[in-house]
Amino acid sequence: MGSPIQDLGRFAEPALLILVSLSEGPKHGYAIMADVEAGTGRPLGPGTLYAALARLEERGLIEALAPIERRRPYRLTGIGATNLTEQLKGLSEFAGLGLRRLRQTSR
Amino acid sequence: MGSPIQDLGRFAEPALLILVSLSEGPKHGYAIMADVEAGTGRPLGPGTLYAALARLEERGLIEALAPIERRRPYRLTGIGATNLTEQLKGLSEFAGLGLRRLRQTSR
DNA sequence: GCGTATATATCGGCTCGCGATATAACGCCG
DNA sequence: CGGCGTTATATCGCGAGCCGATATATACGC
Repeated sequence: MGSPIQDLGRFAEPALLILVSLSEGPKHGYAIMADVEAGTGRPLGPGTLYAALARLEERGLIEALAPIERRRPYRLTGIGATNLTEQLKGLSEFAGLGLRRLRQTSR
Repeated sequence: MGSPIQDLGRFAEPALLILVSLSEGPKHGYAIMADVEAGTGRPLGPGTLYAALARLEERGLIEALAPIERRRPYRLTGIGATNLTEQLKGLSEFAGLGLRRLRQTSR
């Protein structure tokens, strides 16, 4: 994914990690697991992963593609992509706000 | 806080909302509640709020100040500020990555 | 054939979110 | 001064979700 990010507590929703991983293109569960762990340093166990995938599919944010061999790939739906975009815009804005405040307060 | 952000599901940790609210300066619970709701559009009920405050204090990310009247204000600790800074940097990076991917995939 | 990596599925406990409810003090208008 | 809306904190209980552990099975290299 990107450059590894330090883990300090539990401040990032698994569902969001999965959606961003899928924003790169369709992937199956195991690949998402590896991708997220490589990118964020946060291990995403199968319990968390497959439960979250089921929920995301149920809610129409992702959809299953035809299985290839043992792999069950998923991709973002239109709704999922739109939703994710809004979320990330908000998150980015929010993070920027926090960082500005932290800089200001410490000075 | 900032300009309101749309709610689409549940993609933002209450603890993070609280910490960012406190990054502006010390605040008591009710003020945090109002601040977060005004800034993000996400209502933060007392159940969520006070439980999260207790956890954050227990973990040393925030500390209680002397009560003023009925108000029990909190502020970020040094550890809390450092931690929050790292989280927000990571989050910002992460959001940027996702947005770049979304732009690329849709084109 | 044996170990390791790939791949998915499921269960159980524990944390946490969150709405509802309770309590009480304060400010203000009539 | 009596009542009402706002400010302010506390607590309970249900349900959702996380997450480690465990199970199962295939593929590949040695």
